[in-house]
Parts: sequence; C-alpha cells; structure tokens
Amino acid sequence: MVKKQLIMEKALELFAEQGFDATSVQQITEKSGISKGAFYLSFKSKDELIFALIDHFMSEIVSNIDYLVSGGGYQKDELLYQFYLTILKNFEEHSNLATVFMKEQTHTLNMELIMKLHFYDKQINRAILKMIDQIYGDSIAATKFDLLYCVKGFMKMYSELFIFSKLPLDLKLLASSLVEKTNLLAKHSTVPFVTKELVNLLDLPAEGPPTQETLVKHINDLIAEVQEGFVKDALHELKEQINKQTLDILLINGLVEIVRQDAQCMWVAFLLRRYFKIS
Amino acid sequence: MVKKQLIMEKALELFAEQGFDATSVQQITEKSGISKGAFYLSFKSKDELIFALIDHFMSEIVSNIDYLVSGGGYQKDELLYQFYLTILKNFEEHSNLATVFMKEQTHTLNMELIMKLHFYDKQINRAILKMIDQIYGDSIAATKFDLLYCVKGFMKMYSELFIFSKLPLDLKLLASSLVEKTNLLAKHSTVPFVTKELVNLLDLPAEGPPTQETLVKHINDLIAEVQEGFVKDALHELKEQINKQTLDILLINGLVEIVRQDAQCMWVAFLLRRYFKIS
DNA sequence: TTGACAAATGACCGATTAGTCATTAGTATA
DNA sequence: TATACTAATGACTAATCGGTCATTTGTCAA
Repeated sequence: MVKKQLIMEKALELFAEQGFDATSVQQITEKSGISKGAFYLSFKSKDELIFALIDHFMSEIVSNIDYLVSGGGYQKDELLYQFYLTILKNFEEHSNLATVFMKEQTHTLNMELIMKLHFYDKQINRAILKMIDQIYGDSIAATKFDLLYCVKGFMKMYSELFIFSKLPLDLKLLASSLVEKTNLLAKHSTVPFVTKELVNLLDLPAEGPPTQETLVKHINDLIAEVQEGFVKDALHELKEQINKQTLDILLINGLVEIVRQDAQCMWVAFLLRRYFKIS
Repeated sequence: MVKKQLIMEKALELFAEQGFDATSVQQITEKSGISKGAFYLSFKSKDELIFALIDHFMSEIVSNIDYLVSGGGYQKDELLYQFYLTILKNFEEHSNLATVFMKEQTHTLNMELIMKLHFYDKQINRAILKMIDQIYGDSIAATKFDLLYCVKGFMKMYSELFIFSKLPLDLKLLASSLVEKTNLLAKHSTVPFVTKELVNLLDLPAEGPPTQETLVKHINDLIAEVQEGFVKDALHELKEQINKQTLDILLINGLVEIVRQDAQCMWVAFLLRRYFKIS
C-alpha cells in the first residue's frame, strides 16, 4: 500500500521538525496532498502511525546488527568497525526518525509504545552482547555488561552530532575512533558498574501475554503489508491456529520461526511466543 | 514567594510523569490546591514556568561544577572523582527534572528555551574543559574535545539508569568506574573524532543582543526573587544604568560580575554582557 | 462596623485538536 | 449506458487547551 508509505514519509519530516504532539493530522494530510479522511483509511489513529514508524526503523536496525554479528563473516576489529559503521549509516540515513526518538524518548503515550521500545532495546542489547562475546571471548566476562552500556553510550552521544548539526561527518573516521575507545575499555577496564544482575533488574517485569484479539489484529495488519509470499502463508496459518486453539506447539514454533525471519514481523513474533508460552 | 515554589514542585512531578505538553495548567493547579487564576498571578504563562524550572536547576548544576573545578582544592584523580560524584548526586536529587529533560530534549517550544539550553550546555562544556586541562595538562591537547564528548556521553548514558530504574545505586562505585574509564581514554586514545573546529561549528550562530525591554523584565523578575541584599542592589543599579543609557562600562562590568556570583542570575548576566557588548 | 485594597476564584472565551460520517468522485463490470 | 462498488472528501463534532476577567473572599486600618 503506497499511500501508507507516503504518509509515513511526510509525517516523519514533520515530526522531526516539530515533534509528535505539535504536529497535527491536518498538517500531515496537507503535506501528503490527501484529505483527512484518507489518512484514517490508512491508519486507525495518530498513535498507530508512530507505532508503524518505530516498528519500521527499529526492526531494520536490529536485523542489520543481527546480520552483521551472525552471518557477516567479519573478524574481531573488523566486526566492531563494521558494527559502528552500520549503526552510524543507519542514523545518517534515518536522521529524521532519530531526531523524533531523541525528542520523544518514551513520551508517555501508551503502554504498547513503551513495551515496544523496551523490546527493541533488549534485541539490540542481545545482539551487541553476542558481538562482544565473539570479539573478546571469556576474558571480559566480568565487565561485558558494563562495556555494553559504554558502547550504547558512544552511539547515543555521537549520534547527537548527526541530529543537532546537519554537517557532513566522516563516518569512517568516527567508526575507527569508536573502535579504539571500545578496545581500550574492553582490555583495560577493571571497575565495572553495570553487572548482569543490574541488567536483569532493569528488565521490566514482563507484561502478561497479549489477548487473542490484539494478536489477530496485528497479524491481519502484517498480512496486508508483507511482500514475501511464504511469510504471508505462515501468518495465515498462524491466525488459523490461534482461532482453532489447537495448540500444536511444534507446528506453531516452526511457523513463528518462519515469520521471525521477516524484519517487519519481529514484534508479532515476540507476541506470539508470549501468547503460546514458547521458551 | 512561596506559592511560586509550590507550583514549581507540583508541576515538576507532573511534567516528569506525563511530559510538558501532556500536562495541563488545570492539572497543575489541582495538584497545587489553587485556582487557575492564582497560577497566572505567579507565572505569566505555562512557558514561563518551564523556563523558571530550567533556570533553577541548570544554574545549580553549573555552579556546582564551577565551584568544584575553580575552588574545590581537589587534585587530579580526586577532582575527577568529585566531579562525577557531584553530577551523579545532582541527577539523583533532581531525577524528576532529569526525566523532564530526557523527554523534552529541545522540544520545539520557543527560541528562548533553545537558547537557554544551549547556553547552559556551553557553560558545562567550559567547566569540563577547564577540569580536563587541570587534570591532564597539555599532554592531551589533541584529544581533549573528544574526551569532553566522552565524559558527557558517560554522564548521559549512566544517568538513564537513575531515570528508568528507580533503584538505589552505588554512586561512589559508579564514580570510581567512570574515573577509570575517563583516565583510560585520556591516556591511551589516539584517534580523536571531535576536534576544536567541530565544536566551534556546533556553536550555533549567536543571536543578536536582547532588547532593553526583555532585559528589564528579567531583572525585575530577579529582584523579586533574589535573597542576597547586595545582589539585589546591584540589579537595581543595573536597571537604572540601562534606563539612563549612560554606558559607564567599567561600573556596569563590575555590577555584572557581582550579580554573576548568584547562580540565579547566570542567565541575565549573560544577556547583560550581550546587551552591553562586554567581552 | 465600615470602607479600601489585595488575593483568589472559576466560569468563560477563542483556538485547536483527533476523529467521524454523509456525501461525492472514480472505476470496473455487466 | 447503467449498476455496483470502492476510494476519497471535508464539513462537522465533542473535547481540551491556554489564558482572561468580572466577581467574591479575606484582611487590614480607621
């Protein structure tokens, strides 16, 4: 659906300029060259629009990192360098959305929004930790969680440079600089603050499983969007399984693994695992 | 004026919970146990309230750092440790306001708000750079601006721990951990990314001098608030100098230096220097 | 008790918002 | 061409907002 993408693009520009609250649906529709009614044909509400933006951007970042770490075939320093470069390029390309995040950070809109951001944050943590393990091995077991926070801190602070200055920056130099810093901290740091226990404490108490209704709604939304045929088939099958309540866990598990491959389905895969109590 | 403080406290709690936009004046007055009209006796607008909050807390943080770096009498590692500890305690004590900042970050409200935040940010940069000079001397001239960004990054990332977890954290351990990290980066880092030139580019083009009207308004506000007698006298004298247009620069310079001692007057001292074109 | 003044109130205003829905325009089929 | 259907419209609503101001309340000295 091309209309949806048009709205998302134009809305993103406005959100980056003015913030979410300060941007009216009217402005979005004017900039998109459509009527107000047409907006509500694509999105049920203004909130649904920002959810879509977050899903789109975050799932892309997470799957980019995942791909690098799991299947990139890079080694040690090269991996770290490519990691930073990938993240930075992502920020550069989507600096508009990054601006929205900076501005709106956990803006108390909705419990689902908070859960989503928390979920993607955990995915990123998982991927970075995996990378740290690959690069440094067991030697930094005591400080790896602290290093995780430093890496995220580097990303956070330097990404501000993109957002507040629109200057063209030398990403390769920046990535090299961050690689050096990360290595220094990894190899010589002896006083960790963030421990495994603290990270576990920070993982908010899990919400209960989603209702059947919300799950089906999400799946239907995805079926309308997803391109890949076999993913769409798996989604249909999953919907049937939910409605039939058969609980064929092996089949469901396989289907979830299939849809999980598609970045767009990341969040719904998470909800499905919650719903069916998989691992 | 005690009413003003009551409003500021209650508003701060609400802003931290819901954000600035999402909090109505109605809610603030209800929580404060006053009427809507009474609110507008203390503040001319909702914007003026958030300006007051920012001025109040940012000037406190800046003067705390300034005091440490300029007159604390600490040396090297001890100075760095006290610096982190002071900042962290400030965040802990005012975690509500820190939350508001995280949420509202440059929320496009008003040109004056942006200028204020930028001004305080520059004050903090100045103080940190002075500290870096004291501790490391000329040896890190090439990487000091990069180190500045790392220090600010550490503060940023770990302060999130306060804000999103309400856990009691071991600030002394955290400060020690950050001292070690800072020293590592200062002593071994060789690939800087942030240079003096880049920092200068990031300093937004300065606004023109304030009008006589706005200046007098700010001074009057401060006269009503400031406790210290001699500061109040200096403010009165400054107001007279402005109205008389005498331009006795030496006298004015001295008066500005006097009021600058008071943390509350930091911003107006900045405006005065702009107005009278001092240094 | 009275009168004068300041402090405080809350009903009210115009502006703006997200969201709705009766209506129209456009398009494909018979 | 007539019919049936979807896509698209924008005037409209109900709610909420920041801010105002005629009115009431409280507090003094006389």
